[in-house]
This record gives sequence, structure tokens and C-alpha cells, in this order.
Amino acid sequence: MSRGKAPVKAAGAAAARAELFHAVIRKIPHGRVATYGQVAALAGLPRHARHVGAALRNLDDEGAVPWHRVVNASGRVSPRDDPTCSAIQRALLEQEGVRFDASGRIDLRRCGWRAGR
DNA sequence: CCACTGACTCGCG
DNA sequence: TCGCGAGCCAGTG
Repeated sequence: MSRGKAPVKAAGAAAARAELFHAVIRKIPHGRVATYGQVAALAGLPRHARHVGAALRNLDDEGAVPWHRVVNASGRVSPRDDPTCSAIQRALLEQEGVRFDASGRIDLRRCGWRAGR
């Protein structure tokens, strides 16, 4: 089994990162939000913030992953092709008690997730 | 192999 | 506070 280059490993490389991101996102407590960069850093992959979003885009709705708790560093829901999705994300967060600013911004100082808190 | 794209982030003005 | 541009890394055609 030990092989210098296992093709099976390369094929699952992307999926492995996705699972890694999902694991971190799953740790985000209820009523709290984290940024893409934060998730990537906690996953051990700093600078991969964009890939976190890419992984979530590939993620199915039937996952136990609270993808809606992931927002950008501005504390806002990132715009995507379907604005409906962003509306759903905001609705889910409000249901968890996350308050949005009049500009649709979240106070990361208040609802931002911090490991250890 | 090259070029474009993207649910991002940071620095400047 | 907001808008713009550059940097970043991996996936896709």
C-alpha cells in the first residue's frame, strides 16, 4: 500500500480539504459566525479562504454543516449567483439570534466566533 | 501546460 | 465608511 505517489490520494485531495473545512465549520457554536479566512486557518490552510467558499458551493444542503455561519471578513454574507441563497443564510442566522446591521452587516465583535469562547 | 475564474483578504486613498 | 486594485491558491476548460 505504501506507494510514492498514490493516485487515489491525489484524487481525494480536494475532497479531503473540503471535509477538513466542514469539520471546522461544524465546530462553530450556535448563534456565532466565522470568516472564511478563519475557517481556513483553523483547518491548517491559511490563505485558502476562497477555497472554503468553493468547498461550500460543492457541499450539498443535506449536510450537517452549518455553512450559513460562514461569512466574509467584512461580517457580511458574500454575494453569489443566486441572491436567494444569501437571503436564506441571513434568515438562518437571524433565527439563531445573530443580529444584522442596517447595512446587512454582522458585529463580529459580538457574534464573531473565537476559539475558546 | 496556459489562462481564466472565484461563497476571499488586505492595503490605500 | 466606502470603493478600487493587487495578491493569493486551487479548480476547471
